[in-house]
Amino acid sequence: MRLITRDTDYAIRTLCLMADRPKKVFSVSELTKKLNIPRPFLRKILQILHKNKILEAFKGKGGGFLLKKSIDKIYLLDLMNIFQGRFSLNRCLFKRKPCPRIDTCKLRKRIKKMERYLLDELKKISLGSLLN
Amino acid sequence: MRLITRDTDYAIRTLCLMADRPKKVFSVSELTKKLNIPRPFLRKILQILHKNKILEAFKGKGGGFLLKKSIDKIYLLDLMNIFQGRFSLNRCLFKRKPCPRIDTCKLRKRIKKMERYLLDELKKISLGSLLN
DNA sequence: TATAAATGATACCATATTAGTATCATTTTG
DNA sequence: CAAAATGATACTAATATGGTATCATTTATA
Repeated sequence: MRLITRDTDYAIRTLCLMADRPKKVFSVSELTKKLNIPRPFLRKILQILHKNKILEAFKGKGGGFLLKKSIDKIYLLDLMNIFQGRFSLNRCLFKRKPCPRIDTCKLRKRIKKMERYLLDELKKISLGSLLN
Repeated sequence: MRLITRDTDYAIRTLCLMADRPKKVFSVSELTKKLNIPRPFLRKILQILHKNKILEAFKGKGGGFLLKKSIDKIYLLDLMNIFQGRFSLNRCLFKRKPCPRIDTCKLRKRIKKMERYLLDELKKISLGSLLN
């Protein structure tokens, strides 16, 4: 099972790198070189981060992306929500009819409990806290 | 994110139903009717449960499957391991080179911690405990 | 002993998700 | 006006999941 998908992972790395020089405008070209992430994929990711107000974007020659939000206020869960959709451990498995014999609620409750734990943990993890 | 896939889910339901009459030999035909699971898919699942010694199988006319293991000794994690592979939250994301700036271990450690929690919880959930 | 009803084994197909590409439009600087 | 950047968006590829199909083998029983 994958907690974090590739795009989320790339986003983390990129933001951490940008946090190194918080006032600098980075072009995709520069980032793709430093991070070794396929250029058009990274571009898409950056555009999404821009739409979600984590980055500022500057068009035109000499343009690029600038960290808008403090890295200490960006949480892993935010990025997961952006790239992976709202976090949940069920994802429609129990929208279908439950097994006639199982007290579905029992399994569901237990899964919900785990979900709550994970959410709490994920909320706590800021990107800032991942840096040295 | 999906903690439990369809085949695991079907296996749970099937085993719970079979636990109702622990000495009875169930044919695929009967189970598929009662559970509303696509017949060939259920068949595959039952064969896998047989290979994993959770069910006994009887070939030939009048044959079918019999619960071999006590439902109280079958754990959710067992089924997940059988149908979904060894449980892990990483799944090779960190086999690739880590981001130069992130202290990967920090993120990894946190994920490992969550993984351990989930494993502990999943180990505790026996199918028996899901029944009324 | 032939037949029907069952599982064993295994290869195949369909769908959904994830990962990544391509392209054209627009903006900005020089 | 040209070059270098992002915006928007549609497309393709790879992988994982969900499900089928088929032929071989076994067994009960008429």
